[in-house]
Amino acid sequence: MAGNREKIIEGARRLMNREGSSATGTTRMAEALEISPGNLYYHFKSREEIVARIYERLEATFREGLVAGTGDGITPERFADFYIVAIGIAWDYRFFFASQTDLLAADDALARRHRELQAWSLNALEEIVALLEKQGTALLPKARGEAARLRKSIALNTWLLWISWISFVKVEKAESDLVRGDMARGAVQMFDLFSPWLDTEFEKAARKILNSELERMDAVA
Amino acid sequence: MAGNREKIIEGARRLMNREGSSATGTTRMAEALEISPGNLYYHFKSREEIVARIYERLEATFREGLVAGTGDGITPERFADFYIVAIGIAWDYRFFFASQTDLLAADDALARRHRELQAWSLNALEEIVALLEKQGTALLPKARGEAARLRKSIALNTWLLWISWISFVKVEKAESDLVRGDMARGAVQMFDLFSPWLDTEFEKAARKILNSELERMDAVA
DNA sequence: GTCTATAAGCAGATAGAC
DNA sequence: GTCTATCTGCTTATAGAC
Repeated sequence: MAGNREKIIEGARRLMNREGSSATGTTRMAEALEISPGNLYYHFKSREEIVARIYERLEATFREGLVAGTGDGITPERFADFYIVAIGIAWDYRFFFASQTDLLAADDALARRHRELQAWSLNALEEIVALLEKQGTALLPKARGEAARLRKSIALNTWLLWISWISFVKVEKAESDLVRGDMARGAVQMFDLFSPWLDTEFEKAARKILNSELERMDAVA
Repeated sequence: MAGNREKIIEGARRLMNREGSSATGTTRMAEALEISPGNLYYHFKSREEIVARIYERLEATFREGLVAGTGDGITPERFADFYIVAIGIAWDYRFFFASQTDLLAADDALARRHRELQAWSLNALEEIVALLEKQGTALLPKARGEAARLRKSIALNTWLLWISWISFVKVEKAESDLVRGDMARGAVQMFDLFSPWLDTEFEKAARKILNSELERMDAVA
């Protein structure tokens, strides 16, 4: 009853992560999954649709990770978790970040969808900064308009680091294979972007949690 | 005597910028240049080679722009010029930044080459920061090891912003066409990354020059 | 629900005429 | 130096058997 649908989505994601989106045709997917190309097209009307279904998971995980559990204010644990979630997604869907432009150019609906996610995310990140200010754990310069400008800048830079980290590491490690641990520096780099404005105690606590989480992840993967 | 060689390199760059690398096959190149596919293969042994020749220009322009004219110290003019050069390249070779990973995955020699450029560039950027410190126009926190860490961080963030800006703007402007003016915000975003550590007078002067240069560029293009 | 077989199209690249 | 014509190999996707 379940059929191969789930297996295909998950297998395609894995394969594209390993070999890159453009190197992963429907034939190779079917081959790697040990099913026939025909079977693949029974479950999905096109390759595009497979990518779209994978993207939906990326999007859902990301939105959830950015929104959940900030109602009672942001603890150092919660703050560190933002970065953990972010780099987890960048790793789990690295094929997408590596081929963003081509994937979006090939599918208008996907492009619109990602455009909305980007806009939404920049807002959400700004709100997180604002929330940290409100609860006194972040202090931005109060000069006229400066705080608002800086909030936007932190949000945008965090986003840009997030989307580019995979490309950067792939260049750096051209010959050897990427491992999950390569993401850790990216998380720290994103964290560092914000840390100058954080309350010292809060910053210390959050960094400690982030570092131990990253080590834990590395040990598992 | 000159033949079509130059015309092909320049035409391929233009076409790939407009339609994206993966959408620009050798057939389409020949068509757009109004020459035959055969002629194209007389001048270049493969599509890869065309891309490699284009990349060489990107690389040369970039290295030159990052190194030239710092012997007598860095003036606000020279400092602003770094960003002008950087975004000029990001614009002129935007096809490369948009499809980096796929292009490098398809050509090992190119991947190695770009890997060296990335490493070299991070060093060069660090040196620029150090130079600004030495001449007293940048002030980084002196706490043990902090300055070195921050120099590296500024260099890396600047690089990451540079390589990701095009992807970001392409998502934002999904339906309409990109224009050169879309790059201006990227330059400012990169500049902002460094500005908190700059001497106030120097920062003001450099920002003013940067802004007027960006306006000038926009008016021309 | 899964298979085999294959169509249709486009890519990169080459041979050989002019 | 440039052309026409063409080959090979790949891709996405479909038709129809089981």
